[in-house]
Amino acid sequence: MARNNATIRSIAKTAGVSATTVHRALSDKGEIHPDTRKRILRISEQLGYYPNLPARRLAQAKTNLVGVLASSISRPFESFKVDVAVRELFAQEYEPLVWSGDWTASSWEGMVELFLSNRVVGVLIVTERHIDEAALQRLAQAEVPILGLDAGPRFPGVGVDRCQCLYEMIRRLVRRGHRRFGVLFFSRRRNPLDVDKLKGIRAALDETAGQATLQTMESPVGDYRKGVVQAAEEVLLRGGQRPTAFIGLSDLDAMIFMHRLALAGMKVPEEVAVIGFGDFPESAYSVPPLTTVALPLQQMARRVVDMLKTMIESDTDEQPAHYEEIPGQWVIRQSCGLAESEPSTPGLGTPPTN
Amino acid sequence: MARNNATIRSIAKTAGVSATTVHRALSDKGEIHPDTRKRILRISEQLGYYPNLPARRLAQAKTNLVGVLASSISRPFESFKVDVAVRELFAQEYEPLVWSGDWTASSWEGMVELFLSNRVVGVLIVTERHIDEAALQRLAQAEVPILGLDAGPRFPGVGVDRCQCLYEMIRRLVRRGHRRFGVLFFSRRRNPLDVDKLKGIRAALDETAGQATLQTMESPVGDYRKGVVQAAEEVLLRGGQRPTAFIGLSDLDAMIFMHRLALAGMKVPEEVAVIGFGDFPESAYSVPPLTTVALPLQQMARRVVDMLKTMIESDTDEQPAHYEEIPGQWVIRQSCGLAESEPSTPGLGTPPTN
DNA sequence: TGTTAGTTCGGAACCGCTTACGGATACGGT
DNA sequence: ACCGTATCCGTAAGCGGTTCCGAACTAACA
Repeated sequence: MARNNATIRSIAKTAGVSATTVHRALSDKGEIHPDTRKRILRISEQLGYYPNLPARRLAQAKTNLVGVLASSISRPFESFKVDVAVRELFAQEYEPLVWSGDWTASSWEGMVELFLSNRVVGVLIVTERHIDEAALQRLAQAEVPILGLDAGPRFPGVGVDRCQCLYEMIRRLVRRGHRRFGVLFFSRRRNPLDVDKLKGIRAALDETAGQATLQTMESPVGDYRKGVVQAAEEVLLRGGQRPTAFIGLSDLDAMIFMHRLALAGMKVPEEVAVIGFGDFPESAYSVPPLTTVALPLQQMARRVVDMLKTMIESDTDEQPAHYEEIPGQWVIRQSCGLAESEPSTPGLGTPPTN
Repeated sequence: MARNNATIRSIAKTAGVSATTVHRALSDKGEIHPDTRKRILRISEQLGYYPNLPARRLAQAKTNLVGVLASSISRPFESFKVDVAVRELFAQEYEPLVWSGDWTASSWEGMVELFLSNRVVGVLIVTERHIDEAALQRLAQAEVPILGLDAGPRFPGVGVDRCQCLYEMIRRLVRRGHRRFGVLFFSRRRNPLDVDKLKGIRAALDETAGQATLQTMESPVGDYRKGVVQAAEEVLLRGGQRPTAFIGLSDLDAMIFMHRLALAGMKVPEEVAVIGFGDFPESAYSVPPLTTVALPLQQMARRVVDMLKTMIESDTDEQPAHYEEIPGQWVIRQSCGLAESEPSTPGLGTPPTN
């Protein structure tokens, strides 16, 4: 068990200086002679020194840890948000502490404990799912700033204007001649962000004075994917009264829906137009390629971490940050039957190569 | 900046005992009177005490931190492995420290620094990608145990016997009458795990005494998904000599391939059979549903964390753990043209519901 | 009554790093 | 010679837990 034995004191000893001087050399700030600095750096290199972060965090009042609150790392879209958030935090000299909750009641306390015990200086919420009030309360009374990355208006931070996005697209589809729209609400997933989308849809439909209608379907099935399939079948059975345009609340909805339509031999977009939300990497390669909304996640992450930084650094952090909405961008592909637009660069950060 | 001020000493003061006693009460071990213990616990509850983990880690020789080395959290399959690994680590009282590398050369040092500075007691590799030798060297000489979760024979740990998996399936397809097979190698991704699969394929084909052949395609394209599409097109152009069975090295390969075939109006599995690997959640809902291999990730994670625990706890950790292989299980769905099997429960841990 | 063992608790040092403060030296100006 | 200033560096005291050692007290035994 040799492990890493090099400490600033062991460096100090071999360099013939004090621990303080070593600290000055390593931390770069403070007055120190350039020559001694160089010499100390060389020695610490030779000794394979890595600073003891626990010790540093203890000595300094504040850590550089930021809690990242996700529902599950492996959720199709959320994993991107986690990825982007983590990279941005690293880029800004913060260290992410990601919590991949399993959303059982008992685990909320675990989340609070993890964050507070590690003395995080802030929390970034990257999920739109509901978060336990008591847990939030506990974080708040520890005076930890809480920001949301596309987590809805419930938290300060940044999000995409879903209402506007859907409003625009439904208007275009109405102009194109669509009169019957369909959308699937997954019962367990009725969250504010989806409600925002619904608002946009209804706003566009209201302008038609009742000519265009919306059929909402609810899925009682526990398995999300099965629910989408079931909803698709329900739509198919409606025959002549079936919607001519299906609105997926996420790309995954839309793709599963399209697959079920394909099994039934229905043509997209000729018989049913389909749109999604989120611009997953796969969406450009679905059959047919999916029309969807790209979120500038990179930019959003930078903005929200900036906000977090100012909240952390300002001692008088009593002025809460606001919730900002930025526009999403439609990527028009074949699934919606509209004229295609230029393929925009995806906003999902660095696209994974596998 | 009130933050969390409660320390064991502040608890000790209000309880009228020493810090040592508070520690004994909170850590549960050590001799302490049940009554004082209860009283201290009640007080610490009232004061909203959360232990200062940095301080604890400093005081104790060892931390409970385990580095999780992933290529990117948001990669379709790897995110599951990260998720499963993280949950298992938590379950075993470890605290995961996940590194989502961007695979640029400069970041390797960042990974080593993160892990070593935080004084991790072990590292779990959950990616099959290549890892910088110098970085591994540095971890090794710090005597940090390194284990792989489905990361190939390069590291001790557990993995799935890909060779055997592919061998079995190709044999079945040959018996079914297939003679021309196709597989896509993505140039940048030539890793040991894929080579293992190739071995299994070749072993099965060798038994046909040259009757069955394999066409390997390489994709020069930078974007992974585009590469698959391009390979699919290449296959289609071969006309009569085209493969009758396509082997996807991952489910994503297979699905993108199938989508491209669908665009060209080709029938799966009638004209081309397709198989994948990994059993992504989406794979059951592709068109047609995909035949693939399910990995018992949950079980694998438990095993590998167990191995890690024994390595950490044994002071004489000089006996290295071995690389163990366990069998994967084929989930036969429509895409391969074989008789379907019972849908098995997916091995991907808790499937995400969105 | 003296000895022993067991139970319950406190004192003090320490983990590795940070920081406030002061000392030492050199140099300039008066 | 005196003082002020700037530069470079060391001393010592913490941060909040943990751990070793021993003290005080009780109970049981010879």
